[in-house]
Amino acid sequence: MLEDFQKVQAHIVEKAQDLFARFGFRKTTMDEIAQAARKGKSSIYHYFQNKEEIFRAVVEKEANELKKAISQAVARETDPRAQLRAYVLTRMHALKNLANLYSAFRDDYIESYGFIERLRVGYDEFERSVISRILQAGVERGEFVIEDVGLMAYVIVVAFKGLEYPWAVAQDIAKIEENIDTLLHVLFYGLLKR
Amino acid sequence: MLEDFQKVQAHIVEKAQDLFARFGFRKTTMDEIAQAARKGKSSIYHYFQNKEEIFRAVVEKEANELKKAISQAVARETDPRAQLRAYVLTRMHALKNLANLYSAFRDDYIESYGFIERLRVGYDEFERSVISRILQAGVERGEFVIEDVGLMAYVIVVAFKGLEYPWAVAQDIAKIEENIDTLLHVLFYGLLKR
DNA sequence: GTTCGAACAAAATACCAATTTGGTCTATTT
DNA sequence: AAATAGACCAAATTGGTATTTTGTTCGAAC
Repeated sequence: MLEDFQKVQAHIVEKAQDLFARFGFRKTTMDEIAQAARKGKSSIYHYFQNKEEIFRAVVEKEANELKKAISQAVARETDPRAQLRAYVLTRMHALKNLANLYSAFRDDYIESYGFIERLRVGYDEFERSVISRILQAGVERGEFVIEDVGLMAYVIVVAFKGLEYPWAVAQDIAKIEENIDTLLHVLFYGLLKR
Repeated sequence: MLEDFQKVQAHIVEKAQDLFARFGFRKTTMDEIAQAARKGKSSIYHYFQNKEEIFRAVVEKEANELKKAISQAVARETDPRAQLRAYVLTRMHALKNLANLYSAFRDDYIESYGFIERLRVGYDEFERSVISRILQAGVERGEFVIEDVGLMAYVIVVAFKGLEYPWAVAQDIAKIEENIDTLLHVLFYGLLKR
């Protein structure tokens, strides 16, 4: 029964997700994954081709969860400014809980897996399209003034992505949100007197 | 003669700077430094206490060069907007030529040296004070509207610092400057219609 | 279709001898 | 006195080897 096959796969992915998050990709052994999933080690190979494919499934799962969280948070707002804020905050909060995705995008060793680059490119495109849509909506509502929406979206994505690491290690959530709001304020209003 | 002592020190630092930049701190040996400086290895210890102190001198030299370059570029402008632009561009160009400072701030191994953290803290303060002064001047000229100059300076420094790495590996200078100008534009004017 | 256990090659780890490196010290030279 | 050279040393690194672990395969069993 095909459904059962996918259920077992999902179960293995779930267990592997915890282990990878805790020990990292390299330090987690197939034996540990098998035991956590209550299977024999070689049974795992019935469901996944190799260790890398399991990691791929885990990372794709997390990427989809992040995309979903962002899409839902943005859809919950109608004002483009509130949408931008929702994007930044949701992204920041969610990434803290998606350890494997975060490490996949930062770890030089894991980066050597070809699918990570493809995943990253796809994910970057997703973010740019989210921001582009928000910016475009702002322009159409006559609220934003932007010459090149695509370029602006790219720059904003890069700028916020660049802040991930300082925020990832920071402990003070209130301080981070204060920084975010300061940055969003200058993003909306600029420095120049109106 | 004290002046000669410092001249030899400076000469050693100069040679070490090239070697460290080329081979990295760990891979560069004291023998190589001595040979490049045309001294015996043990003579080097007459001028510097150990390898770390040489590296410290190299990194401090580079930090001072960067500070000088930024200060001069900013002083060459009077308009706060032009000053901000000068800061960003100068910083970006200069860092590419200061390999040791760049690696000192990024390399986990080197980071374990206590003086690097002190140097970084001192350098961060320098940058924040440069930006604060520029912002404050803009406020006093009635051009900028900022509630908390210190906080804004902090956020701007962090935001631009976060973009270092993508720019450090990028090849296309024109593209980078386009991104910088787009970001500066939104920094000055904001997204909202005026 | 699913699982298990044995087997295997590659990778990782542990161990050890040899070499290199950073640093010290004394005697010599300038 | 300042600067240098060379011998020396402990710690670190390197390279080689033996051992163990790991990811994977395969055929048999359920």
